[in-house]
Amino acid sequence: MSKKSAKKARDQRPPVAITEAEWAVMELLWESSPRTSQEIVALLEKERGWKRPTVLTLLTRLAAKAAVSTEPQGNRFLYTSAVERSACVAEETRSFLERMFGGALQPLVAHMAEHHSLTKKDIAELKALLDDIQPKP
Amino acid sequence: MSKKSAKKARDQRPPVAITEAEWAVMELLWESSPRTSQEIVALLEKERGWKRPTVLTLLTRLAAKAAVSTEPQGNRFLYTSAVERSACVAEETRSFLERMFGGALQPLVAHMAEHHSLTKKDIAELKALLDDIQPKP
DNA sequence: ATAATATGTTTACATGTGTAGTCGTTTTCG
DNA sequence: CGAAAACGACTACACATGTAAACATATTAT
Repeated sequence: MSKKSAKKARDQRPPVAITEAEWAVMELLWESSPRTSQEIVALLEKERGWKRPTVLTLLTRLAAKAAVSTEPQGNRFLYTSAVERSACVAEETRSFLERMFGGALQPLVAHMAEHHSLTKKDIAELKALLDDIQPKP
Repeated sequence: MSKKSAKKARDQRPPVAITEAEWAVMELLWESSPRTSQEIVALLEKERGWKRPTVLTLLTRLAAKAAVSTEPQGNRFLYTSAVERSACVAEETRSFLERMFGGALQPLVAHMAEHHSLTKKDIAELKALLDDIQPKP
């Protein structure tokens, strides 16, 4: 269950491309929004060693591509993710499968199987997973 | 957990990163090697509209990163793919799964299921596929 | 021998991306 | 009030990537 109704056009706008570095910022905003630049800077300085201007640049670029929205809060800004993580993951997945496997999942699984990238456990888990899926009606 | 024997070191050297444009060149060489630049230029001019220097630049860059090998043939070169397609696909796949899904396949399948990206037929095919796989011993 | 042709090399340039220094303000603390 | 701190904007720069013009040289056809 997901779209259909939603007259409010809650759809994410055209697939936003998030770069590697930007992804780190988005993860924080997906984890919790809104946040101040201060928080984000502090966290990324710790986990990636980035300087404040670096993080601010990323935030600016993300805002420019409307992946995050900014809201004035006094003299500063509150940053909020404006695209859903799952939508971004979906887009990355789509383009990856397209480029590598003609868009389908089966060839990827087949490839991994041939490369012995799947353990017996992986296979069992995948089967279980597939058994629980409700195909789109 | 995987290398072991293989004294012949048939391993592809450190994962070569093939860019989008370069991929088009590699596909041709994987399809058939060796080839002359002339052939490659002709084909890519047709299917991508690229000018000769563009294709030559790509060949040069690929040679620089040892993804293709060149062999003098008279005054010109014969170009041959020097990395296996499946190895490149494997690397792309690995890095993609890493970045998006923590390296595992299950979360990807789960994601696609949630996004209704899998039809009943897809699911059936995947199950069939998994049934035929021999897990790595 | 000359002119035309084919080849590879050099150089070039715009855009994207990762990273960060510096600036100009504003806010806050002493 | 004046100095320090916080904040966002602007500027910068190197490297990657897509794309190609120019160039030098070798080869071939006339």
